[in-house]
Amino acid sequence: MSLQLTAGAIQEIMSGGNVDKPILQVLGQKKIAGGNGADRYRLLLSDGYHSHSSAMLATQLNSMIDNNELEKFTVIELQKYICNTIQEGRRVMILLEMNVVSSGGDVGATIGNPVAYKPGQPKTDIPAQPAAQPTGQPAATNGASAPKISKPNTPARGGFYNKGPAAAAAQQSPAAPNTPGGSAQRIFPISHLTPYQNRWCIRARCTNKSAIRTWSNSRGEGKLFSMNFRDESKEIRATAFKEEVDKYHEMIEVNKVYYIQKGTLKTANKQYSNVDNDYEMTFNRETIVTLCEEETDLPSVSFKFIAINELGNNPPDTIIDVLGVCKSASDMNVVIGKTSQKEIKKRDLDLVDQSGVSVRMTLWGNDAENFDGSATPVIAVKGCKMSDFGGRSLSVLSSSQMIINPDIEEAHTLRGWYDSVGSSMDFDTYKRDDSQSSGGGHSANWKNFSQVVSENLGHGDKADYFTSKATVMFLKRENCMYMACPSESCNKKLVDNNNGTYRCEKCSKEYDTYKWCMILNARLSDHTDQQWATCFQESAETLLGRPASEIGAVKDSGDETAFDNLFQEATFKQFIFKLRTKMETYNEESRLKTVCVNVSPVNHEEYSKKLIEDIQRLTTK
DNA sequence: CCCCCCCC
Repeated sequence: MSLQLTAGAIQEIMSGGNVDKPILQVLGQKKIAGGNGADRYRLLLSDGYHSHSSAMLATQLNSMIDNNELEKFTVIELQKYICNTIQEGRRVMILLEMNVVSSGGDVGATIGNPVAYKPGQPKTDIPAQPAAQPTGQPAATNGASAPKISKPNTPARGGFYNKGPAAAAAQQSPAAPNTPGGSAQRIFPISHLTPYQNRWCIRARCTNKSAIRTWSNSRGEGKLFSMNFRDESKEIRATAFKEEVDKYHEMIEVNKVYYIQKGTLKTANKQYSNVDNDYEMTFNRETIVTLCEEETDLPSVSFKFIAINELGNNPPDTIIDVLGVCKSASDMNVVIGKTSQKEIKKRDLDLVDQSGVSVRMTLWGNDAENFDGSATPVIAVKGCKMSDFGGRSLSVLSSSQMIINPDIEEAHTLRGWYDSVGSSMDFDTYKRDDSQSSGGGHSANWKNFSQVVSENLGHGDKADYFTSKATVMFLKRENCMYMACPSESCNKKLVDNNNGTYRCEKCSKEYDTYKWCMILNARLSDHTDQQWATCFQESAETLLGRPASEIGAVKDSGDETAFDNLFQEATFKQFIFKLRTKMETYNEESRLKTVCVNVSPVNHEEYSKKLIEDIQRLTTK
């Protein structure tokens, strides 16, 4: 039998291209002192035309060295590899999976006349290499069998490698003309991923994987699951839909490390996760995920625990991490969903920590069914939803990761505290926040302007009302006044007949007088953010400190300086604003519209009382 | 392309 090396493969790979399953010859190996006890091997490879010494054997293939499978002259078929660019554009191949085509002893000689490949050298046209004749036992052993005979003696890793980077990318390269060469890319830190380029390969640990969930809405239906991946630089959330669910849900396991290429990146919606990344990834049909079996120092699951007494200082309807002892758990019970009318299993846990506060956390479905709280376990939840029901309460989502008795330092500390002290303590509980929800619609619902944004006020079905203390920064005086119908309750804008009379379309009447009305846009500011608000008549009059008629009279006088001064004098004053905010859509364009419902001067005594209450609430919880 | 996570 004859052995044909993939001539030109080394040049192609080293210049950033991709070659699917090249046949190469091992011409040498060198052991490199490994950092953490793991030996690393560097192979001298040849394609018969070029040789290349910067090929690192993935450590999971070290057994091939130990078993003398990669002796000099061995011919291999390289199934999976990646190509990392290190400084000054130098590329290093990492050999992830290979088959021995013919053993070194069987081949017994260098095939072709390989010369050392020099990076950056101009590409040469490489003639097909003449086949070499193995010098070992000729037909007897090799002749009858297919070239890919010898299976490396490595741990089973079957399904994970069914479509590694090289193979998959090779199939794609014709369809991806903008990414010539496909997969031979260096490892990117997750922090460098952006939607603006697609040629990257990350190596990251899966730190969370959700269950499969189905959806059905007006835009269609399907199934999906989401994952988190983490490397030294950052974490990123990734979602797989439909076919990619079938492809990856079983394959991807929490805590394992993967090479990932060619995901779609888009801006993350922070509302739905607490992963610290502006982007998130969607797996598409070109995405390539390959298990990395090498030892890595990649960080594993990390939490940003919020102490239970601090939950109240964080905005509701956000995703957070929490750690607590399950002091008690209800039996599982079944409720009927309001909209779905389906039975839903739920179980409420009482979670406590060293802060001396307890909070209710609800488990749903299988989580509720399978939970056993009899041993008062420590529970860590990454990505649970916090709402303001009952002050604060938590809900474990299907995308949350709940770990019972996690092996992390905080959990051990908490366990020790609970067993010695906590188990006999009384805990404070969150209570319905009266400033937000009691009373007949005159409740304050104090928010600062950054909370208006972070809590997504105005994005729900109903308008949100909130109260803020703020300073008037700017009043837009252009078009802030209009001539309105003089009748008592009608504020309709009049049509000027230009003959000294005015018509009200609403009252179907002509008038020879009008009254001035105001719609005044104001830019407000507090210590956290700015907020535009529309102020109608009474609010505008309060801000400007005079009746609209008086302002209109100045306008009528034609004294523009005097008119400007009225607005100038009104800026930089503080008021208590009651505001209403709602997303409104005109011509398919949505924008948040915030209207001033009421303005009042700051009553400093009352406002101080509120501040004192805030402080007390913060310090006693 | 989801982003619902239900109940009190």
